[in-house]
Amino acid sequence: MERPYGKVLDKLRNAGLRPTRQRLALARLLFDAGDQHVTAEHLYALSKSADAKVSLATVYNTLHQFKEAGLLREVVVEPGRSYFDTNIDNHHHFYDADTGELIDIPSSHVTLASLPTPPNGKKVDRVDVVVRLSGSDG
Amino acid sequence: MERPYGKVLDKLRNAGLRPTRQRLALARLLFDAGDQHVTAEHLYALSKSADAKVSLATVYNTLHQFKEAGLLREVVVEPGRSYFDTNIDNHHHFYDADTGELIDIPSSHVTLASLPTPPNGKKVDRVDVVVRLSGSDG
DNA sequence: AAAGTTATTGGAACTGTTCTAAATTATTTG
DNA sequence: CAAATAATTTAGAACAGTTCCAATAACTTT
Repeated sequence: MERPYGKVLDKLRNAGLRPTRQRLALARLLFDAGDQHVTAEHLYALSKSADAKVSLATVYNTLHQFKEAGLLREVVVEPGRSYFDTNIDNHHHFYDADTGELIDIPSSHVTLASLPTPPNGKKVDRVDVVVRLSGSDG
Repeated sequence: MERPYGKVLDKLRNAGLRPTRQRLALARLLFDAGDQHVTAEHLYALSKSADAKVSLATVYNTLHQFKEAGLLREVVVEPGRSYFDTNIDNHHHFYDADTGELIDIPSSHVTLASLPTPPNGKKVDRVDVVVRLSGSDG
């Protein structure tokens, strides 16, 4: 690869985020590996394996900045842990509580009709469908 | 009211839970007030207001036991906080992140067709739909 | 009412996350 | 391109919500 940072560099620039060493490293880990769901601790571990010197605080900061910038989506399926999803298209999730694994469901695979109208002065921001799985025996 | 504990007493008995003072008090707070969504801290505060001497640890234990027994449903919409829902019918939720408020949506108001088949040896345990709200301006 | 079992409790411990203030790095300006 | 300015990073402390623990108390059975 000629410009290993090219793609993510543009991503950061477009998002108005300074392309610092840490952000570039994290962005590469996040976006150069196909759709994935990571927790902060997981990404922190990934960055260690990749010898990118990034502190845990920066991992948290960066995840939130990326989320603010629309580069990531936060998925909450379990108390006490947040997943960040590099797939920002409109879609849904299988969640396997046994393994903690999240699996994307393309939005086209879920037909959702006739939502009720939201209360008073509120508008619908997003609809999250989580299909919870269990072992076929349990 | 002649037998103020009658209803919840049966509930606990049917669930195979000993009707202790604490469980009765919490059950009354939970089930004698219509459908509601409470956090552990919220229920703890409620029990204080009601002069029921119940420790925070017991509130947590009890919420989980009630959930295990199928008397409550846990709803996760926000990292770091669990809601417990006294409505155990199949239904969904509006979630207003600004206020932290959860509002039930009867399952009949959400038409959900054509779910994808779950992976390998897994079966669908439950489908949760969360409609996230924001102020009509934002 | 004694024995056996189950529940409750305060407080310590733990997990995931956020905060803070100092040090570093990127950008802008002269 | 060096100095000034602004934004970012960092280690570690602090925090919130929750779970764990071992001692005490309360139920249930005999």
